[in-house]
Amino acid sequence: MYALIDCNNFYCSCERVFNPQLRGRPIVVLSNNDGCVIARSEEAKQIGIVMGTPEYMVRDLIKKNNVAVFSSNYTLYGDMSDRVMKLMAPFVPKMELYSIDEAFLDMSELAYTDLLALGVTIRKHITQCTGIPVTIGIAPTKTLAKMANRYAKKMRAALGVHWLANKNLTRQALEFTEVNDIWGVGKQYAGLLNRNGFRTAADLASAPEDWVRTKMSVVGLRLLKELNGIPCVEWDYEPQRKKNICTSRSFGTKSQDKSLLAEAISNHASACAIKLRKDKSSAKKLNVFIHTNPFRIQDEQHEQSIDIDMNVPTSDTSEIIKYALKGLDIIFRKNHNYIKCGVIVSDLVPEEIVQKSLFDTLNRQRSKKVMETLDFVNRSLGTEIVRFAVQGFEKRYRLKREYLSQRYTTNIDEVLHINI
DNA sequence: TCTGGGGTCCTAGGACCC
DNA sequence: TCTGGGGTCCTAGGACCC
Repeated sequence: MYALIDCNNFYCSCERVFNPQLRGRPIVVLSNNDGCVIARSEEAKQIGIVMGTPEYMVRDLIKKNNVAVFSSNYTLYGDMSDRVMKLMAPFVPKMELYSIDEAFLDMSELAYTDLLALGVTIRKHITQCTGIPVTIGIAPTKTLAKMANRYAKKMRAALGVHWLANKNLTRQALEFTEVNDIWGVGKQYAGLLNRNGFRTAADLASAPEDWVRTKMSVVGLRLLKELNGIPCVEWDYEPQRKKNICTSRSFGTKSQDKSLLAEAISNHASACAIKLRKDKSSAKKLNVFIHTNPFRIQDEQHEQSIDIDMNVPTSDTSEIIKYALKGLDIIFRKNHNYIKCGVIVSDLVPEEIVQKSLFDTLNRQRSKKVMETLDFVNRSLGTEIVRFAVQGFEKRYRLKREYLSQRYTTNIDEVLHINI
């Protein structure tokens, strides 16, 4: 048996922990640039704020209902996530961190016979220690555990735990779940399934295998088996080394200025290099992309990306910036209103096995020392103070973050003050 | 006026090799 | 007249996830 634990409305719950006055009040958290709604409290869901909606489209709704609005504060959410994950770890021999607010727990080797009771205990422990409410679904496969979790939210909200302990309970959950709510079924597959008369997960679970194989490839086949209680989704007990690393942002406002794009690209390249070094990886390939705002149909559109081979795998900031700017030079076009750009590094290899190239122009030993020093200084200052000239200092393309909360748990200047 | 960011996996088709 | 077949590797694009 496997459990899926996820934090309810995680980002909103994080905000609420440090601001108890928000209890009972609708809360939304916005994406970067304060663009879209990416998290909603129960109250916000109830008044009809839809996930992913642009903020300006729900502005009236927000005003009318006195909704508390926050810019996303990933420093805070990341730290709260660490705390929650560390609290559940001792209950099981093995677990997998699936996302910032979710984890799979392997309960197959536990001596407990009453997993429901165990779930209740874990849930209470986490809520008590962090103030973050969680929901737990327990079932024979990951897909069914996801489904059990969703069932718990909808039908067992007070208990917050649901265990598909037998065939009847599993049947009931399968019939309760519509195909578009199955983990692994997106818009396209949901459309396909509906057109062919499959309405619930129970319908899909009894679909003919070869039909599923033909229409939904091995992905669908795995899904079918998972719904029937046969585990097919791999487990990652150890976090895997990343295969791609991407840093990208929209600008606060559109721009035709190449120097501004160059500054942004330099910063994204630098961010990629920092992430690479943190992962102890080096990248061989780099991709730079820029595009105009597709929602502005009155503007002439330009969207382009370019792959660059970096000769010797690297995580050196200045080298990656250099290649990225070369890419920008090639794809940039004058007189276009650019809104977003980014850098992706791929073909990652562990840093210790970087091959020496005959034509290498960089002193790798020296570079490594420089980067270590740079990381050390920036880490101890808690922000990227030491940087390259092209990165600029005042980030001119900076995002909008009007409703940012404090970094309550990670910055001493921003801890919660209590007046007694 | 204002529409996020960061990932993974799979497949089909082309290039290339013997 | 009749012009192979099988394998691997790579990439672009699609689908999905949070």
